Amino acid sequence: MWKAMAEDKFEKLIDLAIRRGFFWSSYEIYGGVAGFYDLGPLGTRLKNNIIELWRKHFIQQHQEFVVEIETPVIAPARVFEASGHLEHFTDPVIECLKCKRKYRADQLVEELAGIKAEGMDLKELLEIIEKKNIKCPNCGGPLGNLRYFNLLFETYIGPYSENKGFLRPETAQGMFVSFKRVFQVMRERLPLGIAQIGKVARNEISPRQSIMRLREFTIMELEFFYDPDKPHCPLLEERYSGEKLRILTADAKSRGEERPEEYEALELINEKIIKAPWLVYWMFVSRDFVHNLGISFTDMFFDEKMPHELAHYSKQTFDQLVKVSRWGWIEVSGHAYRYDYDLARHIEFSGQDLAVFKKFEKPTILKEKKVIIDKAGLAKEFRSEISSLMRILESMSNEKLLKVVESSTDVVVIDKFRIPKRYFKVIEVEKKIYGKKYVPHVVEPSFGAERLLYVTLDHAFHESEERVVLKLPPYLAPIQVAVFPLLSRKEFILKAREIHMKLIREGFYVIYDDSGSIGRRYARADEIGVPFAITIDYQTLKDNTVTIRDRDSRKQIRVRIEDLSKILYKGLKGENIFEFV
RNA sequence: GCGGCGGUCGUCUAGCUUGGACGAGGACGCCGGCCUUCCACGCCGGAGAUCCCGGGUUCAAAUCCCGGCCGCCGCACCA
Repeated sequence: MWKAMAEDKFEKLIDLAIRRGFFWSSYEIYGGVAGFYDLGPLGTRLKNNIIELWRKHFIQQHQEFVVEIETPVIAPARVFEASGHLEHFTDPVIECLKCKRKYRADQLVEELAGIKAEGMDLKELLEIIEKKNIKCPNCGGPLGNLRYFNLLFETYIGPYSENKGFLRPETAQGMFVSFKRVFQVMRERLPLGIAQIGKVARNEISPRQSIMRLREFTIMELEFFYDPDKPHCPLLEERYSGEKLRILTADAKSRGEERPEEYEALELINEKIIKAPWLVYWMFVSRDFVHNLGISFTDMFFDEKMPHELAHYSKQTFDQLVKVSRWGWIEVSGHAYRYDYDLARHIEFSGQDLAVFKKFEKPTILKEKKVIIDKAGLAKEFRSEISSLMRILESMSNEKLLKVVESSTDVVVIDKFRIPKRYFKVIEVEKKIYGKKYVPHVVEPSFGAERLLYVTLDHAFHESEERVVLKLPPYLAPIQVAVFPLLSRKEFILKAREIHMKLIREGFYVIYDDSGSIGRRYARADEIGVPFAITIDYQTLKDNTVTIRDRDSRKQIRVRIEDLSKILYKGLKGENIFEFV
């Protein structure tokens, strides 16, 4: 019964989305292509409003240390070699269930079975591996967990076919690659958050589930950089002390638990349930953001990935799940502790120094023993051989030389040389250290905009008495106000048109409608989630007042036209304008 | 990618088994007009469908057969 209803709801929602213009399959006239969707007029506005709300939560509210940038969709191959995406996304991978080593499944089959395996699908590979009884070449353990990693869209940059490029599968690499520049622009202060909103592409094997799994979609990501020696997050205590997150931990899952439990902010850190305090903080922000899309706390939780499920760059990952009518719990965001993986890899591959220099409050003084060589004495002693001896001595580090000298009594033996110890003197020097270099750690909350669009619609969708009402939070509504003349008579129409234009000039998104009965027009507006409907009636013509109708309660209040904008503005912020009047 | 099921005006659907009277019917929506002081349920009229695409069988295909595309479900996969 429940399931039948739920399926019904999904179908009605998809129908509504197509009919009224939220979204539909792209390239429809050519039969459509799986994984690509157009957003219609309402869908585009709703998505933009969701993005704006994300900006408010993640950037505007943290503007002193979180900034937004924009980087290209196409990147040269080198970037994804460094990021690990090429290695981890392009081939079928199988792992040893015992020692956890990973192998390219096609290479294993070629090497151990002598069968050309390139281009084979998983089923064929698995068949051969089973038939030929291929085991782990390292420990002899059983193989399993065969997976594809082939999500990167390939292209060429310019006219040279060897100049390969890829469409980014996440916006994150743009933030890592340009980290140093942004860090300098932000006057070299940490912590620093770099955010980006943009299109990404993943060549999914088999995208389904409507707009939930796309080959091209919009991602909203924050890469948050901080000093691993100072992982503390003061904002967490300030803002979320005593508040709780619903989490299903990997630990609980391995014990067979299926229900999330509630954890307090400080408990999560003190008990080291979540490895990075800043990750906890952004998960709380994410909880509130998704809540403000109209999703209650009980309809969401964080699901920790099991160790073997972690992406190549992650030390710990939590997916934020939201309950929807058809598919149960679906992921709307990922929260990863990326450690220093990405920056370290870009340092390695680019040869650039992306590390951060941290100045100590006071320079620390380091006492160090240093070997002083009596070069003039050595020259006299060794005469013609002095140049080759000096070359050897200069190639040795201070530590190594110190060790040899200190362990010798009278004669220091280096290579073929026997050097009297008196030519070496060990002195103690003081070295001032002004600071140190380190690679920041990164935590990353990452949201899929189209999934948020879907869950927002799913939770807003209500039916009563055979009519559909999209109970979107007013501040998300694509159309904010509807203006209706009660009757389609000239004097009503003229007045309604006048108010319509006035509201447009004042910045609202407004529709005007005079066709059909008034009830039909209310219903049409309810269906696309217009929160407020203004009706021009007989009394309007007498005293310049109009009614404002509330979408959810259908209640009306009467206000003066001159106060209309002010009241609507309040209503759109989410204040209840129907109570106090 | 594999298997099952499906694809008819904008939407939902009738017809398909047993090929022909289908010039593809209906409802909702849309457009125009009339009537009307408040929640799609007053009346009249109109537009709107190469029956997903391609090929085949046949005198004749929405209907039967083959292939493709897309969707749903299951398996596999899933930053």
